[in-house]
Parts: sequence; C-alpha cells; structure tokens
Amino acid sequence: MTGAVDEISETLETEIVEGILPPGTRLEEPALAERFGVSRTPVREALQRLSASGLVELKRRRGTQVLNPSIGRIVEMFEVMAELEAVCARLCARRASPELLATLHDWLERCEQAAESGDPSAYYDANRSFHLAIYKGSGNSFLAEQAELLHLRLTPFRRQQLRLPRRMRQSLTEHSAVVAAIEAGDGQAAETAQRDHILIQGERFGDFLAQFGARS
Amino acid sequence: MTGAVDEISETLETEIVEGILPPGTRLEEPALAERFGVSRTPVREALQRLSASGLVELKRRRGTQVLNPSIGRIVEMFEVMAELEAVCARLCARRASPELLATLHDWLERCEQAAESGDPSAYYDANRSFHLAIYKGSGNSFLAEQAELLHLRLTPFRRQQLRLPRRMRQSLTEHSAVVAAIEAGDGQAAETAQRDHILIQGERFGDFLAQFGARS
DNA sequence: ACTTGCCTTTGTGTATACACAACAGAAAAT
DNA sequence: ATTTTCTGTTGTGTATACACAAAGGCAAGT
Repeated sequence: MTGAVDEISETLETEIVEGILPPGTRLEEPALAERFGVSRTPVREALQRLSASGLVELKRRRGTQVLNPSIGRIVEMFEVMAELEAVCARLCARRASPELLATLHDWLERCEQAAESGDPSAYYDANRSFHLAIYKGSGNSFLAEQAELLHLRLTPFRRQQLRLPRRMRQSLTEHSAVVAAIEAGDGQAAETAQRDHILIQGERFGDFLAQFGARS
Repeated sequence: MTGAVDEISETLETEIVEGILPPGTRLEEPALAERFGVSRTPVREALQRLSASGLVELKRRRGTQVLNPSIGRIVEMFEVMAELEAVCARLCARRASPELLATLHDWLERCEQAAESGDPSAYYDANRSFHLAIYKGSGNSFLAEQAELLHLRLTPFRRQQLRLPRRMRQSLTEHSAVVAAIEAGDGQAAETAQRDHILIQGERFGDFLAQFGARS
C-alpha cells in the first residue's frame, strides 16, 4: 500500500483546514512518525505534499510548520481567489447548460435552508458546494482544479467568517445575483458579481482581524 | 548542505522546461541517483517537488514521468494563463507607477531589438522578462508567483512557437498595445489586450500541433 | 547581573537495506 | 499458433542508521 503517505497527508490536511492545527504549529517528523505508527520517510513525503498544496512551509534545516501568512498575504490570496472565481462565473454564463443551472439552483436552495435554520456549519458546506459547482461549470477542468486548490488554502481563514452577524444572509443575496447573471447569460455581470462576493470576504477577514491585535 | 535536492530539482526543471527531457520521459530513481551521485532519498524529494510544480507526474507504484498533458489540457492551461495575465495587466494599469512603465518600455525595446536581429532565443528571454514585469507590476506578489509558476509549466509547450513565421513581429505589436493601455490607465483595454495576446499563443499551439498528427 | 562561549540535545538531511508490487519474458498447455 | 501462467527482474514504498546543523542551556568570565 502506498496508502501511508496518502493517509498522513489527508489527515494533516483536514486538521490544518479545520483549524485543529492552527497556523504556525510546528510539525516534527519524529512525533508524526510515532503518531501514525510509521517511519519518518512517509511522513517527510506527506509534508512535502502538503507544502505543494501551500498548506505548510518547509524551511531548510529548520523544520516544517503550518503556513502562517501575513495579513497582507492573505488579502492578496483572497484577491486572486476573487479573480479566479470571477473568471469561472463568466465562463459559466457563456457555457451555461440547463444541468448546470439546475445544480446551481439546487445548492442555492440548500444555502437558503441552512441560512433560515441558522446553521453556520450546514451553510458552510452548501456554500462550498455552490462554489465548486461554479468552478466545474466553467467547463475548464484545469481552472476548476486551480480554483479548488486555492479555495482549500483559504479555508483556514474563511471558516470563522460565517460567525459574523448577518453574513450568511448577505452571502445568500450575493449568490442569487450571481446565479441570476449566469442564467441571463450576462458574463460581465456574473464576473463582477462573483468578484465582489469574494472580495467582500477578504474585507470581512480584515474586519475580523481588526477585532484583535494585528498579527505579523 | 540541503543543496542536494535543490540542485537535482533545479537541474531537472531546467531540462524539462528546455525540452531536453521531453514530455512522457520516464524518470527512474536509481538512474537519477547514480547520475547525481547521491542516494535515492534526495532524488525522491526532488521528484516530489517537481510534481508540486506540475512538471512531472507521480503515479503510485508506476514511477515518475515528465508530464504529458493532452492537447485539450494544454489549451485549458493557456486559457487560465490568459486570464491570469489579463488580471495582472488590469492591475498594472490601475497601479501603474513611473518605474513600472519605464521597466515595461525597457523590455519592450529589447524585444524589438531581438525581433529585428531575428534572434528567437533573445526574443524569448526578453519576452519572458516583459511578462514577469507585468506579473510583478500587478502589485500582488501572490498573483505574480502563481502567474510565474503557470508560465513555467507552459514553457515546454510555448518555446517552439517562436519558430513560426512572423510570430515575433505580431507578438511585438501585441505587447505595444498592452503597454499603451497600461500607460493610458485603461484597465479594461489592458486586460483584453493581454488576454488576447496569450489566447493567440494557445491557438498557435493548436496550429503547431495540427501540422503533425494529434497526440493523445 | 549580563554577556559570551561551549556543550548537549533535538531534529533534519542523506545513505543504506529490505519488502513488495508491477512489468516482461519464456515455457507449457490447449 | 495462441493464450495463459509462472518466474525473474526491475523499480518503487518503507524502515533504519548515521551525519550534521541549529537551537537551548549552562558555566565561566567580565
């Protein structure tokens, strides 16, 4: 089984993304090796793979730690995410098929239900599926993969946002605007709507951090 | 020295990008280990790193080989590259500084010189620098890194294009239009000009391949 | 008390060895 | 003659061992 490195990297990825391993956490190979009951070799490969996804940072001779980007860096990442999603939305509008529209409406509805029942976790999942549908709906699988990867990288910094008051309902309204634009075949409108939708998240992230002292 | 894995990965990266190791080439660890005079361990890490850059493909239990994407895949990658560059150009126009404009004009001139002397290699280098300047000129370092990485991944499929007749002069004209738009602060014009500039490369790639039989 | 140098400890970088899966070729059976 | 199976070989996956760099603590000197 090559499953060792797969299992390790997937487990660590989940724990990083879910915040169990917060940014800055040191990942020491001997400890992980003992934890997973394997030698250091597969652990190293797993860390290398996580480094490829941009989730951890490998400093030479200084060990591995969960990536702890500066605020400016995170804002930059949200900016790129916004542009990627905008492109996806534009392509969706251009190539929209009945199936895609049905899928989008479906997830939109689930988002609505989650918002009404005030369940942030359910909303988070439905929201994620909605965005993934837009990525794939672009018709460009490479673009979809890139968007999904960046989405994953930003997850640790986005999850906390839904706890902000009224964020769910506002997000829902923005989603509706995007779907409407796609349905109308208006690429420009879909692009700007989706870009703004993501950029607001970046701004909200800034607001969120402003509540505490600024990190690095 | 951690230099072993660095040296190996950089050497292989160069050889892949320059076409010395064509797409599909198998990379066997024992052979590489002997070639570089090291054990398999650093070789494996180097291959893992190249896999992260998207230059090689790691199939489980089936070895490593230089990535050999399908034509459709390459077209998709060019499409994403076009969008990334378009965003960079738009941001350049918005944030253009005198220094950036000077740099762009400088590289534009070098492109011109290379085109006049009919030196594809020199043009290639100047062209690359021109595009890198636009990436960095976006003011978003994360975006610049992503664009540079994708640019690298596409290099094996772009180098051959400059041998096509009149491509250099046409490329030059397109560059001028982009710089003019940036200088005028017209983000929309810069965006579309740069996008078209890259998309043409993608189309040219299709033309190029059409001369032979289609690969996978 | 503070600084500076050495030493110990910890953790990474690399090498080597073993286990096993996958491919290739040959031999045997139909 | 074709197919199937067995076996040898090749190459990857993992474990273990050693080398070395870097961080931290302690002691000695100022």
